[in-house]
Amino acid sequence: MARTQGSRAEITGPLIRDEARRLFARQGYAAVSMRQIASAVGVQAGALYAYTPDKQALLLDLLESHMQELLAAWSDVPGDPLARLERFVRFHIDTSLDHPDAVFLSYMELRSLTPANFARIATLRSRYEAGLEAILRDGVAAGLMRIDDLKLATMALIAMLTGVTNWYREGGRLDRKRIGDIYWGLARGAVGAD
Amino acid sequence: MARTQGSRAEITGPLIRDEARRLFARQGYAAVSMRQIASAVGVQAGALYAYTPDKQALLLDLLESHMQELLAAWSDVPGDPLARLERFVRFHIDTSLDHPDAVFLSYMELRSLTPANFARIATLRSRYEAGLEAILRDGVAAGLMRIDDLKLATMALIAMLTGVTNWYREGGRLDRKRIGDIYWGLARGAVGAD
DNA sequence: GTCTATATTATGATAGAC
DNA sequence: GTCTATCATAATATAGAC
Repeated sequence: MARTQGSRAEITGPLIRDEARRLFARQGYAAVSMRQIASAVGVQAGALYAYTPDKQALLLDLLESHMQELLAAWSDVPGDPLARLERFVRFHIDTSLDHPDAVFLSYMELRSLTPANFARIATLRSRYEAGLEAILRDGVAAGLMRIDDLKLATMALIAMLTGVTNWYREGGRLDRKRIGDIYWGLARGAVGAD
Repeated sequence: MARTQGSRAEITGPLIRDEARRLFARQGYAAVSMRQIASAVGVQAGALYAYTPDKQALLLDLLESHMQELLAAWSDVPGDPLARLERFVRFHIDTSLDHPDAVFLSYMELRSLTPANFARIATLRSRYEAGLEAILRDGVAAGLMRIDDLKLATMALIAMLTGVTNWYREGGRLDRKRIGDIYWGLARGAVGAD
């Protein structure tokens, strides 16, 4: 690692984010040192501070940009609540398989944020969860779903779906389409839509 | 904090475990210092080493004893697979509400274990998960459940149920019985038993 | 069993040269 | 933009007194 001079600004910034995301996801924010990130990128530790004011800002940036992308990529559509739920489930699974580290981080490292930063991410997360809750509410109203408690069902579904990041490994037993099918089956049943 | 002399061996040991569990669950293993644990207990940092050889052993002890208690407390019974699943769901929820920090830790801090220690806990966890998987298998064989993939359904259910530790707060909107009812409804539906 | 004191190592972050 | 060098602080763990 660690070249000896030379500027590569265009690629170093993204690389820092990539390696930090990967390391934070594997070892946890607190267990990863700035030197470790720098080494993975191939620069010295001091160089990181040209891109981030401090370690906490780096974590916030990773979580916030992920949540923003998530919210930008997701758009509900009018129509059958069951079709909307299926779209949500497949979207969430696809996102989790495309960006496992980012999803895992956003789920696990909220506690490593300062209170102010936590509040920002929690707001974005609530907005995302509200999207699912709206679908469930409409499903119940239309008589297509049976749900005892909207809030709890929302969190249970999110936890179930996000759990895919705990075991999924590239090139495993199941392909992406199949995983989406299976989770859709579980989710559909959970909301009483069978 | 921090008395100045005096032996209280009978209570210090359990206190260390209690405070370590609480702090590890809130902040994460790597983010908690031995000094912080000592301060919460009311002793100096050096005193901790009369009870644990090092920090890693303290984490291992917490996770291993929790998993052992979990396995000791759970016992499947012969009979209707649906009734067995309901017992499992309520057992898991009750345990998660009784020992939220221990359950949370066992779910989140596996990555903070050394490889050898990780293997020990993973073995215990697999045994617990196998208990659920057996119920699902019998349910499918009896034609009482519809499940696409046994392994995946097992992990999805565990993730969903364990998620209760993410939001549950003592004295909240829902009482324990009600939470168990709601999760049982979700689980029953997820396995196609409606 | 607990304290005080300390050895050793690692950390986040900054300063100044190139 | 990156490096080297370093400051200041905090970490785990140990030694020896009581």
